Amino acid sequence: MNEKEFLKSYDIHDFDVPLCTVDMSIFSLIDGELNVLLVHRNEHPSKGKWALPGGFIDLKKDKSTEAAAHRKLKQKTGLASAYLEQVETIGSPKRDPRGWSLTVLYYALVDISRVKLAGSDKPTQWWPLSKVKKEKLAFDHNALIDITMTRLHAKATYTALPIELMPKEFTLTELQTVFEMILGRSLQAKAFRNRVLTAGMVEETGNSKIAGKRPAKLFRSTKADRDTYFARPLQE
Amino acid sequence: MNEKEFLKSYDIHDFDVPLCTVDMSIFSLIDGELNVLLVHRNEHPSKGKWALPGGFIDLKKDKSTEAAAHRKLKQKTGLASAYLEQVETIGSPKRDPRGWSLTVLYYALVDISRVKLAGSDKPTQWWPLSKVKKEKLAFDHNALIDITMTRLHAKATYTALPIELMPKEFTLTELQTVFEMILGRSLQAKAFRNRVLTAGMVEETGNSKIAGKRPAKLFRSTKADRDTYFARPLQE
DNA sequence: ACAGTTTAATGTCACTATGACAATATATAT
DNA sequence: ATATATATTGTCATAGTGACATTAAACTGT
Repeated sequence: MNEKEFLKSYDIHDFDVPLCTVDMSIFSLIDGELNVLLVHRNEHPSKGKWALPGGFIDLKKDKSTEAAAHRKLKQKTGLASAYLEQVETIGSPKRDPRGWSLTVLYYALVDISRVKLAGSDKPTQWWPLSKVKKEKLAFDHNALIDITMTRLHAKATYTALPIELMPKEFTLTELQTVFEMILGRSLQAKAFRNRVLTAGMVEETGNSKIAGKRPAKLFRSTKADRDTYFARPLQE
Repeated sequence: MNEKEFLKSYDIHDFDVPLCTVDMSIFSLIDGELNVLLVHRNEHPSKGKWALPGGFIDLKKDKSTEAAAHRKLKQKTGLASAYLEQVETIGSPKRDPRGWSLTVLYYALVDISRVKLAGSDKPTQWWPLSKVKKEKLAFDHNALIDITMTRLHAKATYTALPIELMPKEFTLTELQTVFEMILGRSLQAKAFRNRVLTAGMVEETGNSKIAGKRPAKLFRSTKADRDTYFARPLQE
């Protein structure tokens, strides 16, 4: 049998294959808190529970796994581009009652001011992370969010990635607060500012903003932030 | 329809699903060079080419994606345990002529002295990395090895992971050489030794070995190496 | 025996990003 | 003006690193 004949006789439906999905943790910053986008499930399985946006790969539309993730992101948030990164692939026979299933987990960081939630049939909603922790989500999605948070935590210790969550202009105190939220501990203002500034990850816009008393200078991302690593990770 | 009825009526064979595999880059150190394990393909597609060990997830045997990887590793090398880590999942309609396919890529670092190559029907062989680069492998496996090397390179700049490639006892000069190979540049002996020693990733065994002139002290891994990160990544 | 050679290991020093914490700047409220 | 709160900067000690010079311990050949 040559290769042509082999391919003709090959039918994937003859085999036992896993369920294969893409799921996404989409994070944004709302009122100073980290939020994640959840979708209410109208169908079995896990009907009535909240879940991460995601679903099956569309073999006709999707040119790659990442393209599938981008499609989901656009579908839910209207964003054609945003920071998006693969976290990990999780597969087991137990995570879905339909059988052996595997999900490629991605996460995205979005600037909430650019998002327009889709008015689809399924309600889509931002959930503060603190609230999500108390909710029993669909499938193993609580665990998926935990895995993503671990990654985000790691990233915040050696890159400026959380900048992706910020609006166009922001103060360094605001940025520091976001880092502190993700890292779960407070940071020294001087150390933090030196770090971000000497790495050239942000630049002054010239504008300022009055939140407290003394006005705070506004900064913007230099777009070097995605690829730039700090010279040293944060201690401890 | 309740959930039970739904699950009963659900048949994955009704849907278009991707081909789903697990592939592995298994690295070892042979005669001072980094080697990767390849398998000669006897069957279509890519018949006659060399490929990374891997294959379909066995829905009956495998309790998780990682378990599938461990099964492949054991099958080929006889090793029940070794350093094993997921790299990335790559999926696209083009990488396999049978259709949309997705592979969960893992890599393993093994101590060659513990390996016993399986005498299966398919010949399995260690390939020096330099030789692999000139060979057209099956599917997109050249690219998969490149992706893995990028990961390994990154890891070597902030962890002591390459220790996993070493035999039970090794000299620091030998270890440094491995790091230099992975990083593709030479390192300062003093800086390297301080780094590894102060981090507590290796300890003296009390023995020594004569490779060149002056005998070199032998060290062993303290097994802290997997989880321990250096205080700083290597510069540049 | 001993000088020369090669590899292993250490000493010294400058540099730099960081943490700690004190000090200063600039607004508002009264 | 004065108190106060928030933003921002100054100063200093610390620690891990790179660079490169130096010492240590074996072997070699004569």
